[in-house]
Amino acid sequence: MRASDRAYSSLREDIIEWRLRPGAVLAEVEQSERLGVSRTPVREALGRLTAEGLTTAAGGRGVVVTDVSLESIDELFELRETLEVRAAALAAQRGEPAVFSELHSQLLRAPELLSEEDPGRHKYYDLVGQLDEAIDAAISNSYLATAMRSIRVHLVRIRRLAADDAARLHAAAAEHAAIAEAIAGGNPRLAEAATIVHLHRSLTHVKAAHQAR
Amino acid sequence: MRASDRAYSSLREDIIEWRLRPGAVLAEVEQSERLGVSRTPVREALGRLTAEGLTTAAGGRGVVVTDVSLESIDELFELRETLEVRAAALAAQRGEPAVFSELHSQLLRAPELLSEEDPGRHKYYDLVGQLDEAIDAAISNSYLATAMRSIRVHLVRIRRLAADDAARLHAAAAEHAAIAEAIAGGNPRLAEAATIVHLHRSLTHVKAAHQAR
DNA sequence: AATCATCACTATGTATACACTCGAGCTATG
DNA sequence: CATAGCTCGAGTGTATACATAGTGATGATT
Repeated sequence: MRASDRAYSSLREDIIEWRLRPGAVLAEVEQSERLGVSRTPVREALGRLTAEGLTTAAGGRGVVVTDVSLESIDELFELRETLEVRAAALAAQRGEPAVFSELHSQLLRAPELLSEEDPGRHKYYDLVGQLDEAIDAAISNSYLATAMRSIRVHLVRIRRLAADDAARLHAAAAEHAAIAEAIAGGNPRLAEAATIVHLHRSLTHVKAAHQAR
Repeated sequence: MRASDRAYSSLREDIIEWRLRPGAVLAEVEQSERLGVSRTPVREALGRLTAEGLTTAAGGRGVVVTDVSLESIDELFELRETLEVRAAALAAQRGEPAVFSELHSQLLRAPELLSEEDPGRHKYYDLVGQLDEAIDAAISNSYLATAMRSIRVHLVRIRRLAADDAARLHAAAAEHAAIAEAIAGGNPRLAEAATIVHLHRSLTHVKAAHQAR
């Protein structure tokens, strides 16, 4: 693995996990010493992060971790809804029903995954990730997939902030199941509606958690 | 201006203007000699281009200019429609009517711009660009704006390929005028419809031109 | 004759040294 | 006392030298 990839992954993790808080200044020399690589790969990593919007160049003062404001959350979800509503509709038209049927039944059993001892809820989030991947694959549009991937990074960071409680995760699993069911049924309009409902509730939850801080 | 910015702009121009054809290999040393800078800024420029999708890393063999296939055009327009239809609706809800009213009347006079001696149609494309910027500003959503900017680069490259004829440009101006009018009138549904019509015709025209090659 | 292994070359990946720009803080002057 | 200019410094921007990996060709072997 290339040093620049390791530097990128490491910094990305640190930002997503809130170990590097918004406003934190990432100086090239400082980070290169911390990560044990030279400035060159660190520089490339910072460039990638800035392109993704996780950091912004602060002219001559290094790059700083971007802020997560209420407005930015609203804006992010506006784009997210635009893309995912369309994605759900396209998946309903083009996807393999069997794939989404299987995901649907798995999502209905999601409460089992959440009851287990698993602080990170890894199995649950893996399952949700599988739904995302299945939708990406069903659409088979690299531009659309790239656009959705680029917002998922920000969503993970916000999710960490929201500290999802069990009740919300149970409800979210049911909403995901409804989306999978609509896609499996080949019903674009229903898939759109289920996605709109899910995103609306998700946004409400996230904003409430954000304001609580 | 930084050397890496110049290298980036120069390479981007070369790709968009089809001086660098799809499949062309961009070796770092070769380009650094051609552009008169060292490998470092060239490397950064190539990284940015690859992130945008204008080039792809071809492991060990340098980066190559991405191909423009019929399928990729379809995919690009699918994302474009998703974003711009939503953008038009939001602009109709949030925009200043006066701004779009002015653009509407200017677009109706577009044929004057096209009749002049101007092989590049710069004044015409400037006007269309102003409409794009006005929509971006009206929406005031940086994520959405970024997503739309990222596809415009590819559109310009495709446009060069299409070799727009006067007839198509006259029709396109009228379609743009219709979009501006709908936004000025604060009618989201109409703005969506006008955008769908415009993008459908634009895609048909581009694909015909692409197949002619 | 075909296929596999090896070798050399080429191009990228990384480290480091140097140049330059932008800011902050201090000093001198009105 | 306030403000403008200067100096110093930290940090990025660029160049170059070195390490490394991947690829293509060439030769030998089956």
